[in-house]
Amino acid sequence: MANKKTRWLNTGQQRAWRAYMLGTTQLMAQLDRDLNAEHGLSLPEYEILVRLSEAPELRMRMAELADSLNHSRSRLTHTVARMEIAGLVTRESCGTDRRGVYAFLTEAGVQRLADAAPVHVAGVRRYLVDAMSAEDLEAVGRAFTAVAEVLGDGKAWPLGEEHPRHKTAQR
Amino acid sequence: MANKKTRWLNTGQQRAWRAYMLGTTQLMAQLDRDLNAEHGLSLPEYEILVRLSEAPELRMRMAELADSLNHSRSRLTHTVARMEIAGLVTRESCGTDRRGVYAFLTEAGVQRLADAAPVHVAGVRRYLVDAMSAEDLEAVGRAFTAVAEVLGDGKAWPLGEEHPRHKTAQR
DNA sequence: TCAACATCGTTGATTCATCAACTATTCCGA
DNA sequence: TCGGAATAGTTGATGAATCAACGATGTTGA
Repeated sequence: MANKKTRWLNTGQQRAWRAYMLGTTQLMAQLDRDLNAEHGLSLPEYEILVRLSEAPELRMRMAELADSLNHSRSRLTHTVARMEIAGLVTRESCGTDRRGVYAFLTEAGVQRLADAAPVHVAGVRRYLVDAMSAEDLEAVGRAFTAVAEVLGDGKAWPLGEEHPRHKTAQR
Repeated sequence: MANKKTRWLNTGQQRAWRAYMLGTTQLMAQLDRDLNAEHGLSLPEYEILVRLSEAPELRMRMAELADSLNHSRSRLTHTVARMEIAGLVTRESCGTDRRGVYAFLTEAGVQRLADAAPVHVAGVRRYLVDAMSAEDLEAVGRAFTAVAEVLGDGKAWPLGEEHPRHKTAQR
């Protein structure tokens, strides 16, 4: 534990960070509420439908899907199980790798997504896109691309450690 | 239900939105993991400690605290209850309004915050502030200030409705 | 070929968040 | 000053996310 002196945030940085934190919390909560109220979908469920709908043959391997959403595999298993009961997806084991499982989008899933998408997009527009200048939106895109890159698959190691070599933990 | 045609996002908007979504998910998860691993605090708990530490007399009314975090009152009650057991805060009923309750930061709470803050700040720096240009960080601040304003403290109305008229803020 | 190891996905227990219902107090208007 | 409405906070039930452990299959290298 090297005793480095902490470099605190300056006022501007602090304000930016807090605004982001607060705005994000509100935004996600609102998008989730809209979707729930009007279509009985949570935001994560909606995201799953979107990913599947964009995949070739409307299907994806569980792990791939989990990674693309940044969800743990366990979480995805649980969520997909619920969605399967709701009839939005089905699972089918994968021929070429017998450990593997495909999640498929069902007809009902396609339909539900089609119904929900306009609501979701309208929200994203109203709360985010239309709330700021085009330049700021671009900057947000750049900014979080950078964040994702720092954290991203670049496997961030825990802050304290010296280096990840045989990290047991998750990615 | 007026049958408005949906205005989809264009490619750039779409990319910005997704980058933001993904980056945010990763960022929050990582900050939470760091805090948990090194100090046994969740991000929401940490935020509570911060708010209290900045309040006059290290205390705040439950509702005020809940609002400042954008948490439901119920959620705050539960969280504070756990933190009270952990010895980080105490509750004491308020003299002037007998419905009211103050949450106090304890000595142990102050200490825990002091221990955890450097880790948290280092994370915010490394993953966010230092990952992007100063201009983009500013833009992010502006952007989410705007988002928070649109959604504002005054309960955003459900998407379907025509207009609360006092739209901008019923603050 | 076989043993070690890695990956895929699931499971059940636990923890945390959400929701609806509730008590107690205060506020407000007739 | 009374009664209804609004506000403060809590509670318990339910649902979702996390965590550790696991079985099963695939991969690698001695």
